[in-house]
Amino acid sequence: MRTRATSQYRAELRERIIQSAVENFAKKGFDKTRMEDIAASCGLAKGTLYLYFKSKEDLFFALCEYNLEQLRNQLSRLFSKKENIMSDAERFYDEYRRASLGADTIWFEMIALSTRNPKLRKILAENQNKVYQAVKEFLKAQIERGFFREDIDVDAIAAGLIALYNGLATNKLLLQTSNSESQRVWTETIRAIIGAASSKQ
Amino acid sequence: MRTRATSQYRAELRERIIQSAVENFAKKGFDKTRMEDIAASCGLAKGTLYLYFKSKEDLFFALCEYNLEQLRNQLSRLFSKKENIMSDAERFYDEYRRASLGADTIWFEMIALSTRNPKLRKILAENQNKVYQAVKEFLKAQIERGFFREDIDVDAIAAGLIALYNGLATNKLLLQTSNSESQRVWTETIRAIIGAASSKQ
Amino acid sequence: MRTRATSQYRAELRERIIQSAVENFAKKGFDKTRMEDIAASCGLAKGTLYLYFKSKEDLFFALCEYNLEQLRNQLSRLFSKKENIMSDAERFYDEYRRASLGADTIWFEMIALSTRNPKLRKILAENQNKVYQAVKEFLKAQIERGFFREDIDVDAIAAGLIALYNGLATNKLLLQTSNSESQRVWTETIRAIIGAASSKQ
Amino acid sequence: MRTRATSQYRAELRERIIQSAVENFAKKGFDKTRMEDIAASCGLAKGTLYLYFKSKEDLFFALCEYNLEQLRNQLSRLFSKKENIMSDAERFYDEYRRASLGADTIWFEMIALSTRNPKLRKILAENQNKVYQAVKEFLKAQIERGFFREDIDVDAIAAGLIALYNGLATNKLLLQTSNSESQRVWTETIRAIIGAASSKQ
DNA sequence: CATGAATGAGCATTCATTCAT
DNA sequence: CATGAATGAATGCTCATTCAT
Repeated sequence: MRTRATSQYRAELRERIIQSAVENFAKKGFDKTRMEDIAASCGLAKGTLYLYFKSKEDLFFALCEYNLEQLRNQLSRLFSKKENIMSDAERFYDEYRRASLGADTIWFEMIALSTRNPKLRKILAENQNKVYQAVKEFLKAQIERGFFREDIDVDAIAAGLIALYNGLATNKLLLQTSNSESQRVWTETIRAIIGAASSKQ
Repeated sequence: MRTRATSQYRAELRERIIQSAVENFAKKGFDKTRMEDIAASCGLAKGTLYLYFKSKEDLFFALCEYNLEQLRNQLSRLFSKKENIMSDAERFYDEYRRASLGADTIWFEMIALSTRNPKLRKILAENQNKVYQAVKEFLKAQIERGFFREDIDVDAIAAGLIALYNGLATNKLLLQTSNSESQRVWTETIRAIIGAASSKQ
Repeated sequence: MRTRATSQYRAELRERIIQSAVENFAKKGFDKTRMEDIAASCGLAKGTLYLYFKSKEDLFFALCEYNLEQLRNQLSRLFSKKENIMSDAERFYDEYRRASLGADTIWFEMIALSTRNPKLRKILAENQNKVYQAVKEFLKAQIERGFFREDIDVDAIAAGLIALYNGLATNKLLLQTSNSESQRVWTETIRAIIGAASSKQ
Repeated sequence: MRTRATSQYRAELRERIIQSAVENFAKKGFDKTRMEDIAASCGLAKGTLYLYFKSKEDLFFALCEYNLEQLRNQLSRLFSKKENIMSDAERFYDEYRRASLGADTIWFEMIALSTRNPKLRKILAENQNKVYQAVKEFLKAQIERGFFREDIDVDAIAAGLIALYNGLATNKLLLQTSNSESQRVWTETIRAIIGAASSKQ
């Protein structure tokens, strides 16, 4: 408590609150989570949250931005690598899982909410677009290096890969597949897509 | 009006209530929608809803089942056809759009809620599994007929196709792509997957 | 409870709530009075109040209007009489007291609040103006009938009488004078004013 | 700045806080004014106020005493003068206005609160009594000097004058009369009262 | 069957006050 | 002396649900 006034301290506490919020929202959803729950989770008093976030909704936005940044980093990191795409893809699932630990619920809630909340929709759209651009750049690079055929529909394939990625989260919940199965789905499907686009044959 | 008590009448009113609920939930989300809103939407009094559904949650379940049945029919219809898969795929987008008109929001809300509600999770999982089985049967049939290679990972590809399908709903919201673009994404990606699995080469 | 839906029933309940609100606001003031207190006072649940008044502030407004109407009736009745003004004045204090039973506190709170609330200010101003006009009409009538001199400043005297009336409420609280004393103050002061204006001398 | 701890410094700061409190209470009322608002108004931190006043209520009391002293001085000054009462009265309105600049709201709030707060009631009552005595002394002096008739009801007239004075504050708000009109009301009414009491006729 | 008045649990938010620095 | 981060009690309002009509 010595460093209370530091901006460093404030930033850390802010992050701690977000972490607690993630845990709670993931467990109970936005509406069923009470500000008091979140406060208790990080050993603070209810009122303290309001020193860091203007409202419950504001906290949720901050949480979204925080989460999205992590996802973005993870995905663009994967696709920016110059190495063999398949070996990367195989390594992908573990990272994928780690980043979204328990946050799947929130992810769907975010999307649902975004259809009614322009502010949130904007954040999500911007985020998704960044990823979209990164994937497209990756595909173009592969073409230039002669690994992919020149006539593939880059935009469509990029969007398709993202859809696959997004869809895996849904599958995970709805088909309740085991982790290893999930990994195989991703690898095999991506292999199919990449294989078809590949110019090696 | 003498026949009001008919079970036919009851069934119809029940459905009308579900329709109103869909509209309202889609517009405002589950929590922000009040029972009174739904009642007003179909010209009934608040209390009347409770003659048809035990609770707000119960109404939401009924709505989910109703929606899922439609989706299931649509998807399994597509994959049960013995004809050329690609021509079907190209026809797919329109049906896809029609079925999910305005209900995308509810779809994500359903998924989010299902992570906390075992009863709903069960309904969703069963539903998704039926579709999964249908897709697998379809793939196996293609192999038997010699259209697909024998060594493809049927389970993974089936799950991948479903992920792609699910992911398209997410893309639609997050990338805000136009309809024609969305259609192309689906067609091209499926073409890539199918093409790779194809034994024609 | 048989007549629940009647508009008569609704009107009566509305009035009962206002009565309870008066008691509570008078005892504890606007801010210290909780909606629950008021509800309990008339044997209702908190939520029921909101079926009759949109908010706590709305209830306060309704209360103000109700109170003002009573005061207005009382005062204008007094000044519209064609008889001897002094005997009326002497009878005045009892009526005055009866109408403001326990509501003095609210009266001051209303005035204080009106300085920050345009809506309330308007109600109060309109009300006071009606009384002002009534008093002026009365004075003019007295002049016409030859009881008052023609050169008196009708506007000023009317405003003065009202100030005296309003000031008595303040005196009552601040000088804590007995009822009989209060009555004498009113009678004597009015006698002085009237006497000075009188043309009989 | 070395002399900060001086009692002189403390007294001045205390007064500055009261001034800020007056401004804030006048603008927003007691309940809607936050300690932080007051602190900000005089460039202090929230916590600092508590070094000078035990609580928000305590601050309000101090403010009342401060205000009352000013009013008392003003009124008793007026009535203690041995000169012509009418010329004084005519001069009165300007002083009256100056003293109550923006503080009318607080005045009514004080009165309303006093009905529930014995401590405040006591302060207000003592204050008003001092004024009452001063006015009575003045009237008696006028009688002794032969300016007023001997049979006037000194107590009642004194209380009446005070009621008139108090009532003017109410009128000012409720009739929203212009300044010049307000002045005329006071002068004319007092002239009527004094005239009636006068023995000159 | 249908109604809608009444209920009351539930929660976000505010702000006076404290106290470690 | 001064600060302002942290506290947590307090309360207005909403809305799912019930039930007398």
